[in-house]
Amino acid sequence: MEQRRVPTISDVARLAGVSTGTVSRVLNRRSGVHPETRERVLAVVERLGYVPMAAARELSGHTDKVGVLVSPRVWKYSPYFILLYESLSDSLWNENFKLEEILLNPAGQPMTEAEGYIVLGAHDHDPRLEQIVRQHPSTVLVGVQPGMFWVAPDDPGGAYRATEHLIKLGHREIAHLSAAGQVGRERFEGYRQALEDYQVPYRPELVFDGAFSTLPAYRVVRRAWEQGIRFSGLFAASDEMALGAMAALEDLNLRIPQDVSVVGFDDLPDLGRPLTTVRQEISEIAHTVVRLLKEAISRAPPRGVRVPVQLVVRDTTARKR
Amino acid sequence: MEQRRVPTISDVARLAGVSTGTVSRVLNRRSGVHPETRERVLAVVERLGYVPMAAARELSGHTDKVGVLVSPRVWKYSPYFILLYESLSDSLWNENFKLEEILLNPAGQPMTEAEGYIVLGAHDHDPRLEQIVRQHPSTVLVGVQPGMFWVAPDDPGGAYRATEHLIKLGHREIAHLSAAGQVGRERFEGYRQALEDYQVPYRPELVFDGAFSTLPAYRVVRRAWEQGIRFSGLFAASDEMALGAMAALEDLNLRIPQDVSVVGFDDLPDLGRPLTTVRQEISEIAHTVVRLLKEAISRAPPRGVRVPVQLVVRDTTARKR
DNA sequence: ATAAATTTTGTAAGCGATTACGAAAGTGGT
DNA sequence: ACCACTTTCGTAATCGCTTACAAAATTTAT
Repeated sequence: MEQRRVPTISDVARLAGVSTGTVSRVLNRRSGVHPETRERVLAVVERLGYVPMAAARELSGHTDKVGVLVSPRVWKYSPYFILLYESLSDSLWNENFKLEEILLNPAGQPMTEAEGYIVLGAHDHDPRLEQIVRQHPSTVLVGVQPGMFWVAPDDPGGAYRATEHLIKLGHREIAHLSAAGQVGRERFEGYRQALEDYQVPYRPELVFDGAFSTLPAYRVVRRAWEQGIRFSGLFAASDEMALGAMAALEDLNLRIPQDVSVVGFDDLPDLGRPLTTVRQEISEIAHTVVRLLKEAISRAPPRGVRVPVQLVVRDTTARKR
Repeated sequence: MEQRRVPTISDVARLAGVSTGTVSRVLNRRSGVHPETRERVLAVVERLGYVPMAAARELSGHTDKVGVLVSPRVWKYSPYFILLYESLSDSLWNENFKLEEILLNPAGQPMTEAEGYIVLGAHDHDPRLEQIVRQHPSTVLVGVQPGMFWVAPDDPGGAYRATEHLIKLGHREIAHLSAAGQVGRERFEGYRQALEDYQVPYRPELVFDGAFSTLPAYRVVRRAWEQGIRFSGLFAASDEMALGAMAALEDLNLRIPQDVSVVGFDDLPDLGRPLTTVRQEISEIAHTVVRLLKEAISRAPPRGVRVPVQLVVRDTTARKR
């Protein structure tokens, strides 16, 4: 097991025939380096596979850490956040940031200084979270949060298009699986708006609380149906709830999409069934977050961005018969 | 917003009237420091709230990072891992380790060097995981893994006692919610063994696969009952499955514990119901992991430890009527 | 061609810890 | 007292990188 020495900045400097200062300037994209030298240095960097040592950089007053704050509860809410986290990890890496995860657990490690922060699941009103946000202007939240930097999918728009899709397939009794919180509310609004625009009567008894998870969705749907509540289309505000609903319908000997059409939201992978759903381009959300983070670090005025969303029609919706 | 300078090792040295070398020796628990000086230094450290800067330590060739490897899938399997992770975070911190989380995602950040590694959800046969384990002798797995350092709860014992509890309450038709994998198998074995020891006949049709999650547990239990399969006791190999099962029984108009007694496993907090269950002392598991990690780092021969587990009787079990 | 202004590069001083080395202080035996 | 050990502690080099400053090279103006 040979142990080759990891190349340092001086190795690069020596091989490129320049000083360490110059190499550093190239690496940090500072101005005042002759294009030719820059090329030469980058070539050596490439050849050696040189990666600057984070500890040394930090010690000499250069941070590129960004903290990702996430409350433990958010993790278990949905696979969605896990995917987002992974995607964020990649995007940050591409932009030469180093991700540092920070769980908002009670007695955890104290916060290390970072250049910026990203907060997942901003709807949580964790006091620690609020404090961090107050102290650090360069913070980007995922979720709508006026007056700050935030990024959110186009929840109302997606919900609107999901509902519209069902309406255009001829459905008029369209149930909705909703849930508490910001996101749930916005998706509900999209649903409501679509009904209104297409003059389909809104019926409150067709809106259920599925708590963003499978079992509650299953139970509420099954119970409703058993109580005689009928619908030929169902728009669930998350894929997981759609999964629960479909299980319920299946257990009621209903066929999807022949008897009931189902639309989800998120487009999670590995769902085990080609679900018609509203696709969130998670990588684009992550990318946008990082873009805003850079703005935030450079002290630009805060703004929010809605990331577009897209209806993906698959096998769980059909024209009403 | 005043910005006080963070104290450095020289501040401590100056105030304690010693040299930086001595402070460093105290902090790293090296021998050759007079007890009195040690006290004096520690007092100053306390007073200033001094925390050594990780980057500087690392630069001067001292790592105390330990990587916690966890595949994203593990996270969503169960809140159990989230709790374990948090507890691990605390234990490591107490032992002056710095936790560095590493998600085993496809294109993630390359592994930074760490002193040791902890692997959560060892039953996963992730190739990347195996490679890491091979390269790093100082790795502790959570889960049984002969030939290595591992820590696991006493799954068979806990399952045994859970089943025994039901038997002693007079139940003889005891269903079991199991699941695939190492853990599921061990808990099943405990169940089986208890039946055998107490001469309660084992009936395969009373063993269901609940996939360690609520909805599958709900469906399999409900369907079984509707098909006429009867039992007065149920031992679920996880609290989450117990939750699903109880929801099913409730929807079948059965009362717990009057009609069916239910025992879970894990003792998760905030379950919304005082469930009789097998309590895993998660903090003790975490603590044990860190202890073994230190052994591993000092190149001791690998060994495994079973952490004891304890039956907690609450409101979901009662004597058979 | 020369001076001045500008661009590019090198030099070296930190950043905050660790640790090898040797000096100082303490111990004990004679 | 004096010498030989030990124990305890201070000094200073070192880790890899950034950056202020100065020096060198190049361009522009006269």
